[in-house]
Amino acid sequence: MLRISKLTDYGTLIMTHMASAPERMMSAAELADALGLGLATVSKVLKALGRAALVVSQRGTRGGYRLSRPPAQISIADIVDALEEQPFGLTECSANSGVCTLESRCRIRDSWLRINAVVRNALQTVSIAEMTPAPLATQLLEHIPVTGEQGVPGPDRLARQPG
Amino acid sequence: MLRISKLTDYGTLIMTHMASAPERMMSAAELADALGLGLATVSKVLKALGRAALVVSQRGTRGGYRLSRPPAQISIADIVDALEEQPFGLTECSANSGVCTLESRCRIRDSWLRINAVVRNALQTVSIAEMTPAPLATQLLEHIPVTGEQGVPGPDRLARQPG
DNA sequence: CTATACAGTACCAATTTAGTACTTTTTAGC
DNA sequence: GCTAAAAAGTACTAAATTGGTACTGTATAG
Repeated sequence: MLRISKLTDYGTLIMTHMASAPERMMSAAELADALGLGLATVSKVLKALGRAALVVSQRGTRGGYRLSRPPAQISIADIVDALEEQPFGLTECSANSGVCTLESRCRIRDSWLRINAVVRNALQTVSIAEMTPAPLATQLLEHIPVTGEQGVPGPDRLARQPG
Repeated sequence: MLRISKLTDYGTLIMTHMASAPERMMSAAELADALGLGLATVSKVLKALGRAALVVSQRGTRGGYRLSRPPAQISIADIVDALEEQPFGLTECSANSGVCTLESRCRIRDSWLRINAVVRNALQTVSIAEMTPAPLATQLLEHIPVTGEQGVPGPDRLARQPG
């Protein structure tokens, strides 16, 4: 599908949300509530983010999670690496050498490696600081100028049952 | 997984193989044999490539498939578009507006649109001509045995974009 | 007329992904 | 210490997607 998985998508949501208050410690339950996601799902994502050292955890009462470093130093590539299958690669052959039985006959592997590098670089240049929710004024301004913008959602857009 | 599907991968294999002799018409069976893939699978991929007008088909005896235009004018993005789910997008929200119920609250969609554009651009700048396997000598040698072949390939098929 | 080869459809098996439940461990605060 | 909060860990099920194949129909060259 050339899609990131939903869990990775949740990861970016969670991380950008945390980036809006980088010093604060937030519990999984708080994040789940704020983002409209299931607690178990959020926990799963946070655990993986913790393993990748993108967040630090604090157990026990008043515990939770906190970003391990400034939002500007955390890229989308970091989140993808934490939550998607490793190693990075758009094709099996470009990710893992030796798996593909065509390998010896296949001469396009180098090109895939090149493409991967470009894609990865794209993900690496965007930090969650850049993605973090803008201040209110900016948000409003961003919305106004789009004339003829279609699909301004109706009242049902807020309806959400997590899970 | 941030992977292209296997069928898309096969698509690039098939297209680059066909690009090595752009004028020739090749049957699905011939391609399957050359690439070590199942005939039914190759047929499925070729059908999709045909729907996207990347190859043209000829039915009946001595029929087969042929590239619809010079290899230098067919990009990886074209193949991805033909074989992956449409529209292009790394996340559901960035591909289809109105699907995500978080949309109104989600402020990171713009960033994803930006990332998508960069990734797509990366795929668009690589043509199958650039990925095509063999050096000139090999290509010519592969051509000689086929007697009565119509259409002498011009030098333009070797055109490479500066990487 | 017949063999070849694409076109289309439908289907099944395998894999992957998403989500949930439950148990254990840690820790702050009383 | 006791208790409650919250992460860590494990296991499992259900759903969706993907990959591959079979079968029938249609066009065409010789």
